[in-house]
Amino acid sequence: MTKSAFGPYAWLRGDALDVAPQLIGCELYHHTAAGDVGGRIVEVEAYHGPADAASHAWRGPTPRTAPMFDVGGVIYVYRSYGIHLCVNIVTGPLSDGQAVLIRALEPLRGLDIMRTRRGNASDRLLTSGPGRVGQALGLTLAMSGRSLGRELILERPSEPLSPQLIAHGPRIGIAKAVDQPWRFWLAGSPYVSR
DNA sequence: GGAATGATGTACT
DNA sequence: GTACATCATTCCG
Repeated sequence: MTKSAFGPYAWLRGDALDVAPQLIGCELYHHTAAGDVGGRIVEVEAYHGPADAASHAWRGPTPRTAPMFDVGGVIYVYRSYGIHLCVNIVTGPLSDGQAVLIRALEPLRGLDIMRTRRGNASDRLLTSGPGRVGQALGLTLAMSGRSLGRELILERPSEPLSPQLIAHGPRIGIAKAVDQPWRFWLAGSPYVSR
């Protein structure tokens, strides 16, 4: 009985570059009375604090990005291009603005709900991209700043994924720091974006 | 107060 | 491959 005083999400309190690959294979759900909606994380991107020019945390905390400077295990939701909602998991051990963007899931639970929200898109396109994930899970801006374990839950696989299954490369959709190989995905998964 | 700017997705040529 | 929807946030004056 050596349960951490920080709860089941204490392992998130590390460097985003270290935590990001460990999130591949975990399952993320929006937990509702109607059931869980979500699936297995197959693609993420690390955002590495104020030193990362592509990060929302680059210029320090603002009202929007304050959750990024909270402790690991907190959720950061933002609106992208005025249309989409995207979800990050804050990871920093130092509350220094580190987070991991969830870019794609493999749909596992609540498929019917996700299909309805996504306009009956094919399973392949349900959650293949950060905006699609946000729409399928029914994210809201109100979730930003809250901790995992309530409406959003994260489940770790019983067995860690073999490192050989985790690929990495440059991030997508950003203008700065594009050279950093801080995107991680499950090799061969058809649900990875692009 | 006003203007520029996206960690995107979809439709169309 | 290119066009464009759409709005919260941020920065500047």
